[in-house]
Amino acid sequence: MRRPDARPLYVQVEAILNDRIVSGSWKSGQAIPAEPELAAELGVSAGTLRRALAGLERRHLIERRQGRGTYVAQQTSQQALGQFFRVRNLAGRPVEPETLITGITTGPASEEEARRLRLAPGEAVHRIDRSRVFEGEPRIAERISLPAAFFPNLLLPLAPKQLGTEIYVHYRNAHGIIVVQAEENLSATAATEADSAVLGCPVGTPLLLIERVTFDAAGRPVELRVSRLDTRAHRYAVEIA
Amino acid sequence: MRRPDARPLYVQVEAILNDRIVSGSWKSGQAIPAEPELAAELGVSAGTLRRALAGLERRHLIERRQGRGTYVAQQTSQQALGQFFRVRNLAGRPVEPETLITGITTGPASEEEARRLRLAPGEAVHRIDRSRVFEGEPRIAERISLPAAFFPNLLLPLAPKQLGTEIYVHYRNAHGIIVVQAEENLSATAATEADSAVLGCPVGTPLLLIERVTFDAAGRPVELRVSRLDTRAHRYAVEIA
DNA sequence: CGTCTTGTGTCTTATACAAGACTGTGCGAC
DNA sequence: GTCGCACAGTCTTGTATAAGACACAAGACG
Repeated sequence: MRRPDARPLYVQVEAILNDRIVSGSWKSGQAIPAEPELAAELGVSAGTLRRALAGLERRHLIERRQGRGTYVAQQTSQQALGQFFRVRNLAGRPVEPETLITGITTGPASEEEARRLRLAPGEAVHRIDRSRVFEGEPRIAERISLPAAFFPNLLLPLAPKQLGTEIYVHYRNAHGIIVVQAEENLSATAATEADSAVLGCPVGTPLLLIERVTFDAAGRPVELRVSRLDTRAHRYAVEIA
Repeated sequence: MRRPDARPLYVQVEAILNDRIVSGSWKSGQAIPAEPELAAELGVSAGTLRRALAGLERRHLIERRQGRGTYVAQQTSQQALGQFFRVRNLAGRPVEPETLITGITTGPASEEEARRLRLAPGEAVHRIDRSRVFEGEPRIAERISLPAAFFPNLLLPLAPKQLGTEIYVHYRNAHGIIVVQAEENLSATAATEADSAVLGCPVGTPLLLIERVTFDAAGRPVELRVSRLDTRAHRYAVEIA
């Protein structure tokens, strides 16, 4: 007979540890047990455990510091920005966005929202409309759609204050949702009147349209974000390795 | 006194093996010595060697096949496409582009070409103008600029035949240049008359402008490519992990 | 304020076995 | 005799274990 679980041991261990983080039994920022101790608890060798930890580190779920210990990653605004925010100025430097919330609503999912977020048609979603301001100029108009089931009524009361900064930090701290991956589809589109009003560009200006679906550590889609970027003074940077 | 080379041993080994591939002493597609043999030759343990090999595999410089051996990666058209070509149709599926060469010239580098390719002002570059055709429709107009120093007069005689397919394969086979990394800057722009003629879209149609600089395994910029993508039926897909 | 000790992650080595891939042998069918 | 197939042997990479030296961080101690 074969092993009950054919996956390599280090993969299984990684899944176990991933679960501990996702389920919240290891909390954000907390130190996890030392390697020898953890290896003993799980009944695997130190090497196997280290291989599993390397996987978690690659996905930014933990941070390892030689001499100090290993910690469940604390999603800071800085990190979330570096990890997910790809807008640069013309000199190639990252920009520090400010945020202006322009509206928050809740309603049934549109066809596209349901499809991208894998929801049943008509399921409730929260929508946040906001603009992002770089160096004093509004450059992005975006709408964020969230499955209401994942973000129960908590959302609305907080409003602009928490949602102004990088929103993923808020997801994590308030809802225990750990964002680890995103898929984006880019295209070009012409500025509508609404875009023009928000971004201060002429109607018809070519904009970079970014459609992002974000996934949590359990692989569930947790956010649909449609951004319209005015590229007259900024670029979207991609590294291909 | 410290170690002469403070980098970890596995990093040093990876650099050595990287050099063997870049310098051509291990040729594309060739099998490299078996792990125990190579480890002995380099005077390191099997574990250390394996860690170095893992790094090379991650950068697609080698391919390892259990039971068969480890081979210097052969850049096939398929691979190059999967690795560097991010255009998808509206269903999210990769497209198979055909290519139409519209012009090949050589001349002194423009200011931008010199800056992006790290050339002295006025150094010679080859330029290839071509369009890429998806499902019968031309969707990309692009210009590829290559430092003439890296691609000596070989280039012109070959012309459309070899340059039609994925060009990176040609780089590798004919010039020994191994492409491993690229940086892209994306923005939106309006179709010019020239774009309109090539792509068959109205002047002013928003296009996705892709400015790519490609680097070889030694870290040198070897290509500047400016592509203009008609996004009416296609998207540029990015995965963020 | 420097030094020591302790606890942590990092690197390197060594060994064993598992699993995939190829080769050749030998047996049986025809 | 020759073809075809099963199977053992052997070479390869992949997985897992164990042990020790090392480097870094923090706190205790003098």
